[in-house]
Amino acid sequence: MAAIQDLSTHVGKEVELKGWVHNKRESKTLVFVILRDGTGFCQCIIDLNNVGEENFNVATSLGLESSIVVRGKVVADERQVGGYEIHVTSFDVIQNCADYPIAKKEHGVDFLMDQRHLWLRSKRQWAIMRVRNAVIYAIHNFFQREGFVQMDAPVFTGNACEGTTDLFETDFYGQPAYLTQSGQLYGEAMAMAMGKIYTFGPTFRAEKSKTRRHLSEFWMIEPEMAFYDIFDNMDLIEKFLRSVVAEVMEKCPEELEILERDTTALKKTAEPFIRLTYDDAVAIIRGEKEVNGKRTIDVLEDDLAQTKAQIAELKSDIEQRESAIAAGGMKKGQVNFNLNAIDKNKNTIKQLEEDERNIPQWLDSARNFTYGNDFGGSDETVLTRMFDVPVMVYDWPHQVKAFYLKRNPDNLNLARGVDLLAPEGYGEIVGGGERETNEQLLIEKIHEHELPMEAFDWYLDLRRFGSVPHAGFGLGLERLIAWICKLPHVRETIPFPRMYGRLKP
RNA sequence: GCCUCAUUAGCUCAGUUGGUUAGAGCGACGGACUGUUAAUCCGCAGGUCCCUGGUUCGAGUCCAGGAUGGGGCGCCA
Repeated sequence: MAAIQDLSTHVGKEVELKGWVHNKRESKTLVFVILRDGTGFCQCIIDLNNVGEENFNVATSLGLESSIVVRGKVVADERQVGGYEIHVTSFDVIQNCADYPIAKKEHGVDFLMDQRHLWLRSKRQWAIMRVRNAVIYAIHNFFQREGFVQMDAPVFTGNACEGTTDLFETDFYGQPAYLTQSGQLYGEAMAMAMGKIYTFGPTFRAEKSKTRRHLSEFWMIEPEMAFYDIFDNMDLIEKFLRSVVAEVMEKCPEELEILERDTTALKKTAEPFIRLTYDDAVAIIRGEKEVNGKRTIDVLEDDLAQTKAQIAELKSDIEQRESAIAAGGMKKGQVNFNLNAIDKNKNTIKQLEEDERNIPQWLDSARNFTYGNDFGGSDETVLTRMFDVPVMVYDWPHQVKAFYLKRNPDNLNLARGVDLLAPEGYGEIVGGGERETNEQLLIEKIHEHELPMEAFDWYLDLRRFGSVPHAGFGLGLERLIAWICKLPHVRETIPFPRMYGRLKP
């Protein structure tokens, strides 16, 4: 049995492939089956003259996603996806199935999410899952190469480590326990034992967020390093992200092509990232400070004008097609083609109209940004819109950041947190910082956040016994994948997303 | 929790100021076609217009409430 991804080593030879009928077309004496076996896609040609009438009729009857075994000769053909096709000499049907729910056309998101267990078989989803795998592998590669020790933080925790977010409550032998929202505090403990560690595990947030970048269950990678300060931390974030993106580009060119990902922005990660203090970032967001001669407000107003122009253009395109169809004399195929184009344009218009509604709000919120606030999603979009490489913002007002972040010794109003914002509107994919080592300040902060002190006694021990400067960060796996693949929503980056309103399948 | 947009055939969508028996394409099914890659042709089947109530001679269309979903805000990775 051969794998589709290895066909190049079998050209001219007879192979056996086992897989599923991904697509099928037929003519009088030929059936074209696009077979997928999990490693790739390959066209198999079943010729009436080679397999006989009885078998040929079976081939004709195959429904989409039927499982089959085919045997035949590998022929190189540049026209084909993957570059090879199989001239079938014989085949067996494992199961011939009918009425596969996902048709060969565009579907809506809701329908596809209901069919997620089947949707994973389609080409785009296949490509995304392969990228996900490559990202995960690249992350491990990087940290293992750099001498980090992987650790698993507990999923059940007795307390909220940041206090502010909603947690999923469970019953742990009669006492309330929460699903973890971060393994970081445990990571700090482990870093004091191992030097450099990273966690890689699921994380849960019960935020009722209905946005393109939120999941209730997602995977987070949290390195923690002893003897690192905020600047060492930023150096590591930059090196880490650069390495992961480069490795994924190297390993998944085919997948990124299926996703029609323009890799320009990914290649840009080879260049130095932008580092801004919160103060500078705020000045840019408000439009008080220019970047390359431009203010955010100009850029956004341009975007808005462009969006409006695009909508107008699409609308006139629809009108033209509609009147062309109404005029008559068009072949049925042409009519279909135009109707499809109209549908597609209408969908694009819907999305653009959302932007049209949102951009003025963003503009407004950017203009009126109050110093001292945390960035909202729109502020991130506005800021990153100004650059084409990732942006790291550090030294935040300590009130808006987590209790465990170290204060800037030169300005106690600032905490040494750092957020990394991905380009192309993807916003925050990394959040981290240097940790507070001053026990007294930590205790004050725990009170300030109204967290239960007794839950943190072990954490405070870390400051009592061999306390050292240390830092770390958390990376949202799904957000990183969404950006690398340039997907509109994180829900496509995880096999079975758990989000507000979605527990099935 | 708030704002906003949507819900019509298996799927994607039309449906005019409220007016007879609600349409198209795709898919499915039946047939035609020697190489296709969602663009060939003929035929056929397919509907609780999200739910409840209201206005009206008459509601897919208007109003109110609700449900579900998309997106945004808040919050975050």
